[in-house]
Amino acid sequence: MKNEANKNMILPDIDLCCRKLKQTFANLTDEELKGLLRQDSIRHYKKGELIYAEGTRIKGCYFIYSGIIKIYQTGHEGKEQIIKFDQEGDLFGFRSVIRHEPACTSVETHSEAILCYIPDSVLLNLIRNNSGFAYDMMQIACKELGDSNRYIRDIAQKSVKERLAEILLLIADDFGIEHDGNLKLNITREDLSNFVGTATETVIRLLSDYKNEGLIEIKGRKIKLLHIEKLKTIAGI
Amino acid sequence: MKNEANKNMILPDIDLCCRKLKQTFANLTDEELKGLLRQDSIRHYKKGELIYAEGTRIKGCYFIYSGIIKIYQTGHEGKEQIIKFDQEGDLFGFRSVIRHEPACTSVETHSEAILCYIPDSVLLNLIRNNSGFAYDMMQIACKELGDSNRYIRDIAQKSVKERLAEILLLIADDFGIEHDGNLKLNITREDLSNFVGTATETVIRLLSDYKNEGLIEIKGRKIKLLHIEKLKTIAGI
DNA sequence: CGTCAGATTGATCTGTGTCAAACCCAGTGG
DNA sequence: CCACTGGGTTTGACACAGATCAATCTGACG
Repeated sequence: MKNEANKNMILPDIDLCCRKLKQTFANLTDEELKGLLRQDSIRHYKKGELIYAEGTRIKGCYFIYSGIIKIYQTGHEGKEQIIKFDQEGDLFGFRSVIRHEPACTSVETHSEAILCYIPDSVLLNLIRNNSGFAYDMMQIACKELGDSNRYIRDIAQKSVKERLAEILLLIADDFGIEHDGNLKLNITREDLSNFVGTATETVIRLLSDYKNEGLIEIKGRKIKLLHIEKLKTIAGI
Repeated sequence: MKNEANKNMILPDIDLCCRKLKQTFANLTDEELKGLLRQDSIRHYKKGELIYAEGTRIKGCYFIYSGIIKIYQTGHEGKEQIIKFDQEGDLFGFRSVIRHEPACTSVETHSEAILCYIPDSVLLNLIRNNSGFAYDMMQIACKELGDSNRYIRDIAQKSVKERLAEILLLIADDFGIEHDGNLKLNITREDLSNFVGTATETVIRLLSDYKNEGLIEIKGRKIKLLHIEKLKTIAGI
């Protein structure tokens, strides 16, 4: 934990960021990529920092150089609904920029993170002047759209037990697993319940059910999926 | 009903379609708009016709010249989850085209409708070559993204009673009300429940609750909202 | 050690789903 | 003109998933 923190404290230079950006925006030249970045817009964030809050106006979006961020909405009596986790290589906040609307979600770091800030003018200019970039952005937006639609159906129709299985699989997919088989994403029961859209106690009970059925293994926050196939069946995939 | 049907049977010519398209894509010249359309891609659909089904590959998207269409996903034991209704001036199906993926939703006409088919090559070309169009498309995609996020939070956290109120208000907003005050959108209890994401019987009971509380008036499928403010309070808006 | 956030377990309570039966009404055909 | 049909609607009875509340436990960290 300690040395990881240190590693992240060292901010990458623009060239390094460009290299990562290039993986996300294959259609841009090195020149154009550099146009997106400035050294002083690269910044380190501590774990749990709020990047921006729902309802505020943001004047730019963020590219994740490293770390994991949590995107959520606050509903009903302050309970948060997690929409998704984003990681290295992902871009977030562009929706509000493009729509010229206040943010419809809050974002905070879920781990330490290094983010590159991209001002609205720069983003919008590039969309207007570079059709390849506009195309890449369309891809990103449309991918999110598909994910959202699926999410809506699932949350509306599946039981909590099914959804939890699905989310565990999704986490395994998106963030991978350690050498020892545990999910890489370190997440509290509360966050997990906010992601699934249920009560914390319910998640705990269901995880324990899974454990008893031999589907997963739990040691504290470490979760190992033992029987992917059966989990998929439960999730209805 | 009769003459309305007749009116719709007469297909509009390209110029008429262009005029409607122009309201949706303000950034295109008349030339470019015409490039999107061909007379033989304008077609009339009967009420309840399937445009395309989830999982199939579609080679183009659709612009709604007139009528209302229903976008839904089939989950769990065939129960459908309605994602949204689209109407005159809306574009649908572009997600799959842009992502080069099979459709993630099914679409069918909810009323008689006239749709203009826009082949993938035409759409993609325009995105690549016309930054104004790409910008308009980004706007559309990002608007849908915001709607989806809100929907996810609501469906996950609000009670059915709250959601039903919200959806009634949304329907009033999107489709308007008749002179006599009834919602313009004619919808069965079943569709309404699939939209809210609940059982038909539950919707019926809740509507009847609202009626008893003096919030709405019902005569068969005609629903009149009597007390918008109170409904908003219930919906939590 | 003491503290505190997070995890767990148990005991209720209740909103909704499910099943079954009846009803309403418009359209069809004899 | 009336019986018949079938889709949509309504009502009632009942069961259960999951929320809520309360109490206890755990483990990391100062």
